[in-house]
Amino acid sequence: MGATYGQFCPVAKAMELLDERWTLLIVRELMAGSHHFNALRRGLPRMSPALLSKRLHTLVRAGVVERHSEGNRVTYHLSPSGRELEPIVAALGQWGTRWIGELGDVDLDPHLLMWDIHRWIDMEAVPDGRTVLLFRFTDMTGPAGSWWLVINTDGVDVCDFDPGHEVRMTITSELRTMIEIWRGDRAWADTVRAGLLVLRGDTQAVRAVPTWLKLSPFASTPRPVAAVLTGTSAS
Amino acid sequence: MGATYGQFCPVAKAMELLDERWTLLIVRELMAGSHHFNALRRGLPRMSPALLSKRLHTLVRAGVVERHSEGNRVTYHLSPSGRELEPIVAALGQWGTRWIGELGDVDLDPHLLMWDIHRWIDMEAVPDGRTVLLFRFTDMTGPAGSWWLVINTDGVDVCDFDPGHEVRMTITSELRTMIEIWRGDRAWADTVRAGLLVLRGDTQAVRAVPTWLKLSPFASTPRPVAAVLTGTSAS
DNA sequence: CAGTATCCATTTCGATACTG
DNA sequence: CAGTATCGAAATGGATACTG
Repeated sequence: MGATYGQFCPVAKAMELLDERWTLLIVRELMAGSHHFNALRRGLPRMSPALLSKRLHTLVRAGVVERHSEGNRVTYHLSPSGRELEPIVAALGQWGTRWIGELGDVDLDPHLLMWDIHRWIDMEAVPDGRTVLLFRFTDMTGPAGSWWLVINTDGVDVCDFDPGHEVRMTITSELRTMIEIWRGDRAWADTVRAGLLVLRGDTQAVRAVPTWLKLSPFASTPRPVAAVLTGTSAS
Repeated sequence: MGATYGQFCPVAKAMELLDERWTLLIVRELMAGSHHFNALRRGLPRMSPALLSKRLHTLVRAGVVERHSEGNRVTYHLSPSGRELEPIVAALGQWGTRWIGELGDVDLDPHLLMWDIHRWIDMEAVPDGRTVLLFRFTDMTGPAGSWWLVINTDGVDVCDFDPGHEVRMTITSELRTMIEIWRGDRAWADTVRAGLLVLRGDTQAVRAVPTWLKLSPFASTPRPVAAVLTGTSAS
């Protein structure tokens, strides 16, 4: 656990545990449905495995996370006390959405974006059979510029290589633009109208996209009045 | 600001700012009504002035805190975005109250306790004129063992020396016990009944104490069922 | 899959003293 | 009152490689 504050105040006692770097992001990942070590790693790619391991131990010791091993599969879940952090993490996300709008270039990780998008595809709404989407980020070179989402009835896969199936729709934009849409900083329609994002392919799919390609759970957070991006100026 | 997480997730962006050590405790102090540099220091005694200064600058730059200088008096206040952290800090305090019950010996700071108590005295309920309370912590030696609370119509003062006025009531217990009462881990009546705390003095005052000597704002947080301390066993 | 082990550059921060 | 200056010990944690 982190260093002590030398205070009996419950806020201080809570923060001794929770203000350690990465800790609440692990809770966020557990909330989002990652329960295996390597699934957590995918959602926290900049965290070294040693550090993730250490934080998980700390959280288990603190009673916030429960570790179960079934055979040689290990899973992590929030305990009752961990589940009581969910509204706090949600509130932090809403606060961040409202007040920390500017993203640095280092924040624009295409792999994380695809990983997020894939997690929230509405399987009920997607047409039956296989649906393949191709995302092209015009400002990224090499394998980071093209991503395939392969949606089957049994799940969604993310590929950074051509899986060889027919592509139903191609989504082309700068990476930042697509991230801003995902975050709810921009609306689909406005962005398309402004020419910053192009949907090409199956007309049916193009029209239906916003119904089954969901946005971030924080996207609908109301913004402070002065901070609304327009379709054209993204400053 | 803290190191970047390299994530566009608003929780991560929020935590880049907020998970830096001491940061949310400064917000807590501002919420509690400390607005001057040295008042903040009294609520954060283990923080060096250099670090407090640095954190305040960071918070001002992030737009969470506003700094005003009127003449040579400088004040700090929460901005609109900072005020939106209030429910989050409150939730963290409630979470800490419920789930982080054990206090280490380093957490038992008598000066902080007196500072907290003095802040929440209900001036409306206190009898008119001067009221002086003496707290005696049986397990503390030297000046840390005796504290006077001098309540006038114009405010409350904390002294670690005898101010020389007549004492209306003496409160005697171990420091940990008084802190547990303040935090709401124990009830006044139970603790007195168990002989762990003694109130001596003006009968009127003894009876009225709980009405004007308020407990921590988190004291009334409901505890998880299994974690209730009884009057006698404080494990 | 689920982690450990190691290494060291970097950061952090507590203590103390000092200033306009 | 409201900070700045300085310093060194300690911890943090990122990178990388490796293991059962």
